Amino acid sequence: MIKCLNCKEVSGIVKSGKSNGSQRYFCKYCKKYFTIKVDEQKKLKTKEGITIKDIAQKLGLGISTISRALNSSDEIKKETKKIILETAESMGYEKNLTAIGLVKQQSFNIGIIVPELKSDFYSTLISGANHILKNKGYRIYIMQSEESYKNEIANTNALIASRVDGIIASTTFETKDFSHFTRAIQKNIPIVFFSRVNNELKTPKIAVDNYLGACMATEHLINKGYKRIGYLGGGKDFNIGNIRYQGFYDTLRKYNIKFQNKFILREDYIIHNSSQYIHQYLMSKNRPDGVFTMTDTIGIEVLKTAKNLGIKIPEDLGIIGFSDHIVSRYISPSLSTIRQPTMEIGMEAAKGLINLIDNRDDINIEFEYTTLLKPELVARDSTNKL
Amino acid sequence: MIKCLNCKEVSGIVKSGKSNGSQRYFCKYCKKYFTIKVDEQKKLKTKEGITIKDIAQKLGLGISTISRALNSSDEIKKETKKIILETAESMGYEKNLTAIGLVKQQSFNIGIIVPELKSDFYSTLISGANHILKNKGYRIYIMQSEESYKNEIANTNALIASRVDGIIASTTFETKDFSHFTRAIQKNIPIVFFSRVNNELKTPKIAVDNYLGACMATEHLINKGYKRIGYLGGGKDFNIGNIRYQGFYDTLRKYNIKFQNKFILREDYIIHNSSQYIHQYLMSKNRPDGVFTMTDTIGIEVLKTAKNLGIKIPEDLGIIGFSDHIVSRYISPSLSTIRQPTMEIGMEAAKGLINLIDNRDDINIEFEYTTLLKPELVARDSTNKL
DNA sequence: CTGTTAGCGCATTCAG
DNA sequence: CTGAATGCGCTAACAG
Repeated sequence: MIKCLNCKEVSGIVKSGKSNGSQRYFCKYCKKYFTIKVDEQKKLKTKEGITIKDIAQKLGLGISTISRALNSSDEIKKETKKIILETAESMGYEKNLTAIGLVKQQSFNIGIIVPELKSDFYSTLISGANHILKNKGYRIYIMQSEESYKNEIANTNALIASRVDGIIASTTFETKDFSHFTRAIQKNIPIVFFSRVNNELKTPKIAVDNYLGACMATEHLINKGYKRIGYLGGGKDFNIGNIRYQGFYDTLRKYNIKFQNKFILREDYIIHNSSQYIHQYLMSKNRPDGVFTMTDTIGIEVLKTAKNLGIKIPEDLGIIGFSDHIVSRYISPSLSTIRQPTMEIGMEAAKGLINLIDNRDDINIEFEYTTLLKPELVARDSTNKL
Repeated sequence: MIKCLNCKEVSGIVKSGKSNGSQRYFCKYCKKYFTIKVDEQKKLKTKEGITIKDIAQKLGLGISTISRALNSSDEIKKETKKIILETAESMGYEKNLTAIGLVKQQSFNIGIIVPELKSDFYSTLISGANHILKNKGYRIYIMQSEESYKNEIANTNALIASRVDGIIASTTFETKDFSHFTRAIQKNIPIVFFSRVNNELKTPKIAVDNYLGACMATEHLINKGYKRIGYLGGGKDFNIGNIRYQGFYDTLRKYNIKFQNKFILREDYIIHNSSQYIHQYLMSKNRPDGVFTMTDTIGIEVLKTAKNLGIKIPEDLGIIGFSDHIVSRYISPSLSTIRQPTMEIGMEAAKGLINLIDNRDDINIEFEYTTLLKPELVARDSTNKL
């Protein structure tokens, strides 16, 4: 590789025209030009792997026969196929997805958009999807929206430009307009939503049963003896939040627990810069003795703030979140939560997407469904009152 | 899309031959066949976006002129170029990387192999690399080895088969044989190692200055007044571990602290199933009053075990790790650690790889270097003795 | 069953 | 400066 002859730097070198028989380079670091003779650069173009043509020549067959053998259609003699497969193997043949993609108008790439990578939750979701997709010959582009609507649009556009065969996505909390996804669908790129789903688009959606999970969480607080129960979550534009809130609300009713509006905080700012608001919430004279938070992240924030204020957990305040964030089990006291069947959600989403891709052309069959998977209660110290 | 006519299932439907004018399907769930008329499946083949041919036709030019304009070579009239670029824009042209890839024998895909995704550390590393790579038009396949040597090999092979243009990798703690990477290099796929580097392969390596970091960690323990200082880490085959241990050892010497062999635990099992060994280590009559652990993960394990044994942290035992794991700041007491300039490492690795790719053919210029970036001490409660 | 041919969308000689 | 022709590796009609 090229090192700058002056400062030895390697990563800021750019080609800068040719002079007779030599290649000129420019180093961005020391701002100097230098020259290397072209004839010293014996090109070694490693052979790009062998092709079906090579196999055909070796066996004295036509390339289409090789193609057929490799794609195991039934229109080929068994013996011929066997021979071809064996020699292909022995020659170390590997199919060129780029070439196949050009012919088939496919890229064999799937895009996955998640809010973040660093959580157990999303990385497991991806693992689940990957497990199914790789077996079907698809590769994955992972994109992070970082909970930003703008990034989500950019990611989606990048995936469209890359001509992915399909998209699996969890939207950000900010996403209220879905036209970027519509654009993908119009380009015949199918989409499946997982975990954070919506009612806007007619696509498959795979998620945990958020309603049931919220009911379980609320019920858990009630069972543990908490009486003045509150809820903290994002604003009312967010579908998942609404569903979880509904489960919370209905469960309170079911158990004849007094519903108090002042214990409810449903605002978008709770998701991002919540600390001052949570502080305020917990400082009020008449505060709840137990809260269900829309997410573990919010729950962790509440837990930290409460600790700072000297509020005893779980005695004076019980907290239960949703999603089992990686930090929840390590924080002190550990945070109770609702765990989702993450791996399964990922796998189901991938299966749904593959089905969409395989039947891309069967247009006049309507296609929209939602799969809800069962959540699981994880009781930890933050609600361990009794 | 296709729904089973019997059970309404959608994700287990496979095509099963054609009968005259109809497509037969088989549902894996209810094990039944059903048929849908082909002529009801008006194929809608959304036009795969417009091509340079379309632009050429519209403008009455040759396709090669369009190609030139798009690739901004200098062999084209400025005005022509301007017109072409504008109409391309207005027509919504997007270049087809699959086709370009076939011609140029490139995939515009880069593979990144990391031990895990769910940590702050690796996801930030990836973000850094992504930032550089996307600006250069590359997309990324992310692979997780999950700290398994076997997976690492499988990942590498998958990337080779996918004909990526380059690989950025952090090896597992188990990796002692690097022949899978050698295979990639032989296929002319350049590799850059980041974070967990090795001395086996002649490639660029980007990492934090592990020696310096270990010195800083050890020095911190000494400054905090710990006297009987120990080390826990993986076995002696692992390069990073050796370097960190060396820093630890040298610092002890430098400060004339008594080095005690019984305080040292350098075994591979510490990385995976360490709990019983750590338990044993902490139970010994004469145990250290301060430890530097090779990673935060080990440090967290020590911290948990010590707490269970009733050992007071930081009074009776100080602990400092390495890497600033996401959990470290949340665990109680919070874990002191050495933070790495993660984003930068990722960016440098990407720059190095791009340089390798761009100069792939300049073979007789040797290319091997190591870039070491400065670490940062993060003092938290687990060493806050004074 | 098998071989021949024609592209998929684009970059790149080679002639103007 | 610009256009026509070639081919990257492979699949899919189309003929045998």
